[in-house]
Amino acid sequence: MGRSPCCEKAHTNKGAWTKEEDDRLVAYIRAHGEGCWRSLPKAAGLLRCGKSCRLRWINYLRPDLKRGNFTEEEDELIIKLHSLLGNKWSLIAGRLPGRTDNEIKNYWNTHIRRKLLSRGIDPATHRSIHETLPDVTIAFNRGEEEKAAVERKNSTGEGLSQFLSHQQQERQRPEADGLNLDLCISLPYEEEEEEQQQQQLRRRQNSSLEAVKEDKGLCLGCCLGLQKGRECRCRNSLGLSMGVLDYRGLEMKL
DNA sequence: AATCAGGGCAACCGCCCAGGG
DNA sequence: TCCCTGGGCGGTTGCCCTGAT
Repeated sequence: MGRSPCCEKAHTNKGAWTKEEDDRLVAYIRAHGEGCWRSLPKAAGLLRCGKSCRLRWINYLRPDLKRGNFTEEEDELIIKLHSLLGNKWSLIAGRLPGRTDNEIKNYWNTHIRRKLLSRGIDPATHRSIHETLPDVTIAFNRGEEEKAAVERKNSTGEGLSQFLSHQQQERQRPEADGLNLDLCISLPYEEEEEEQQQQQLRRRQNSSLEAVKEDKGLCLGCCLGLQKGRECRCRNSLGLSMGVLDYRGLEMKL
């Protein structure tokens, strides 16, 4: 028994959007605003699925979108954020004004993956592809290292990318003073086990997000400066007021 | 000039989750 | 508490363009 379709597919257009459809959608949203995507197509006179309208608006028609090539700085920021967040494209997109999750996802798959591979880095793990170390999951506890990073950020006012860079460098240096890591060494896995591990990882990531939220009353989304979006579920409507990134409890698969 | 292969990207699909009744 | 709905997300598909042969 499947889920009921989001719309009546028999009477909807598919494929590329025409100029006229774009114009209708833009005109409707300008007049009525976003929201209620299911009823929007009918109200706007479009033979499209509501989800299709939403996607078209978010990924292509929104006026605040930045078109054009990614800069080198954006590349590096995407790589750093991906190393911390994994395939959380919407979270990554939240740190890149004018870029969409879909755009970043495509850009990652077509450009950055290749770029990392050419540098000898595995894009999935952000480790050297020549390393033959076992699969290691590292959980970062509240340690002096974290406090130091936070203090450094406060005192120097360094931006996110520098801060993340510091964090990453610190974590890639196991001998760093005061580093407090929980290490879980995975056994060699079969395909089924791999799936179970993935599920466990997803659960841990979710609970880590909850941990952050409970700890500070802020969600990870807000910690990253994202008030809008799915990951922002915190109680604090002034999410940006917290000037410190807090990755405590955030796990990272290296 | 025609054909083929590969890359880039817009769009779709299926699933998940929060919120409301 | 359960069920349904809407919104959102990540993964995948397929079309189009470009360069090579």
